[in-house]
Amino acid sequence: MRVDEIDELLSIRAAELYYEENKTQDEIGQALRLTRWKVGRLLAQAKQRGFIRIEILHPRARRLPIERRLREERGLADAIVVSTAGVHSPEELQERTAQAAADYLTALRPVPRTLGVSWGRTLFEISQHLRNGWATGVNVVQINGGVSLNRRPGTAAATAVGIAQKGGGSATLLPSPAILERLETKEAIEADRVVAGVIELARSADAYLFSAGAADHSSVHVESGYLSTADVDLLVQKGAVGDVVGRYIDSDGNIVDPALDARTVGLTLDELRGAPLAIAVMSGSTKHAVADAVVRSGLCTVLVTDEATALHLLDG
Amino acid sequence: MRVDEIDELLSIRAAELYYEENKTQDEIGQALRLTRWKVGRLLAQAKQRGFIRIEILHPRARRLPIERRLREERGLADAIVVSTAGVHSPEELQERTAQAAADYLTALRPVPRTLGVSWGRTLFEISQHLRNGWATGVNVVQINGGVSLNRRPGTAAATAVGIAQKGGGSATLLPSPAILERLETKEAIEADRVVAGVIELARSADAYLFSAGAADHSSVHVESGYLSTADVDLLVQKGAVGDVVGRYIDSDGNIVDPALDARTVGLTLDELRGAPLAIAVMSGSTKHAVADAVVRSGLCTVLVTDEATALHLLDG
DNA sequence: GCTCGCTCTGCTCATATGAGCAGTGATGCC
DNA sequence: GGCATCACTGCTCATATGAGCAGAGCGAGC
Repeated sequence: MRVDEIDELLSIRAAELYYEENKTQDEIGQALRLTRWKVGRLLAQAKQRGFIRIEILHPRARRLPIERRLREERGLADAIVVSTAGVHSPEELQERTAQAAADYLTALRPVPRTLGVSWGRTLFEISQHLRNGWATGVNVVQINGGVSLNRRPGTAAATAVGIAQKGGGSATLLPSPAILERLETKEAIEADRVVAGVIELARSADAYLFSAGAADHSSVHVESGYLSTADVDLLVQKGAVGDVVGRYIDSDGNIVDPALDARTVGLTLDELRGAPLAIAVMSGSTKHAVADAVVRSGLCTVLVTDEATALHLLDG
Repeated sequence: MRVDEIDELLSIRAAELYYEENKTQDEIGQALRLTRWKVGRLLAQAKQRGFIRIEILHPRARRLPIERRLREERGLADAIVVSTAGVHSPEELQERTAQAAADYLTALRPVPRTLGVSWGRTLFEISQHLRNGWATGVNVVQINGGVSLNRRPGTAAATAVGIAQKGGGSATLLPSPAILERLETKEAIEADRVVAGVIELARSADAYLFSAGAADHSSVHVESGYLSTADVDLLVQKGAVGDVVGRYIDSDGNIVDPALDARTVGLTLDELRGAPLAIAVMSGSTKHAVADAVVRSGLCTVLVTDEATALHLLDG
């Protein structure tokens, strides 16, 4: 038995006594016939070699070292990473992430006077996790079109209104479909005084809060009837990994289909990229690819996500 | 938000900074605007409420608190429980347990002069994990019959011989089948001078080392041809949960089929129960029921097992 | 409205732990 | 064989942490 093998075993024995039996290093020293300094060094070694895993088991637990890596290695202004420890379903993950986003918004300083928001399942859940009085006097403005065409009408509006009401402010809705069938209609809608005014207000927002959708058949665009499953398949063929504020991007963050993009109402991606504070909230394995594109192409300054997605961004 | 809810969240934030960022309690106090004593109390609370999980990730890691519970709540003289953290296959679990048994034997004081052993997959693996010179002059004697009939001939012998050779001693084999077809044959064999002498030696052993088999078709008795799958099914119907030294017992540790037992060669269970040192080694979910019967009915004084089996014994 | 008792807070003091440092023994190199 | 090097050991000292305690704040009960 080699010496470092003996030391490895001793460090495990020491760790058992230290962490499971709450003995002092001195007591362990007596038990294993070592000096307390040797015990201290064995424990340090065990930690350093990764034999000791400390996990914080709580729905609200975050992974600060991963957040730091995201800031440092991906140049984000801030990152919130929720722990996946003990998560059993994608819904639970989504909820944790939405809760973390709500917490982040609530703690945000300075409080934004005008907050631009997108809509979708994630945004709706964030709105539900915000507490009454999370802010005082936050005005919310929709940054992309989204009057639902068929199913679940009004969730887009309910999201914006919910965030605004709980924040003691009012919501300004963008009264337009997400994607128009004809370019002329889209241009006409954008020329409309009310719509133009809302978009202008959206451009002036202090902060943006949005999610991204995966490019697959479960997309809200399919569910809402703006795109058919065939449309999505075509986009995927062209390299789409997902959409941000209704605009489909490839893995480099470039618009996949400029013609489709021209028929999409709302803030452009470059306007989003120019924002001083753009908070992207994405979780779940289906969003790994979009999340990567969003972060790489600088679409957000702040990322709220789960541990697995974060590690995907960092380690590929 | 209730006060204890705020405290819960604060304790999670504190735990993140303490365990993941290696901040001192004082630094955390400054960051969260708390006194360092409050931080200390929050951390203690987080531990106490079970939000902090510390795991030792190593094949040789043991679970000392569970071992203690087994000693105290099940009256065992000693218990060795290996961690299941990071185990991916039943084979790996079996290996860890065998390794632990080998370690236990090596560290055993006083060193037994005569060691009685059973045979089977577990025992064979233990023999392989023992190091040359694990003891000096240990004589090994088989405590139950087991000349394999068809497959893998000689593993029973190889086990005993291996343990003896590595321990600087010699092995005494029990030259008899495990189970005889007729009672008369069994009695004749036991009357044989050599066989009687081996059994007498087995009775005088200082310590016994044995495993138990589950009562299912994968049993070594089926594999070796002593029992048919139909025999096993019948035993299960009569309440058998497994076998110890070839003798099938129910969940209370009683012999299931006295007629079969009478045809089984080797130490009786009561002889085993009377031993001052009887080390049972069992691991894997298939052995939960037998392990329970063995421990409850006092067949062993020392138990070597895995975490999951141990928890099954303790919490049902 | 007052008092009793309880919990929680911020402290002092004792203890446990980590950083750094000089001596020691082993190892390899000439 | 002698010497330089280096990892490792056991220490001193500074710091971090936990135990225990007095006082403050708060609520229940009279």
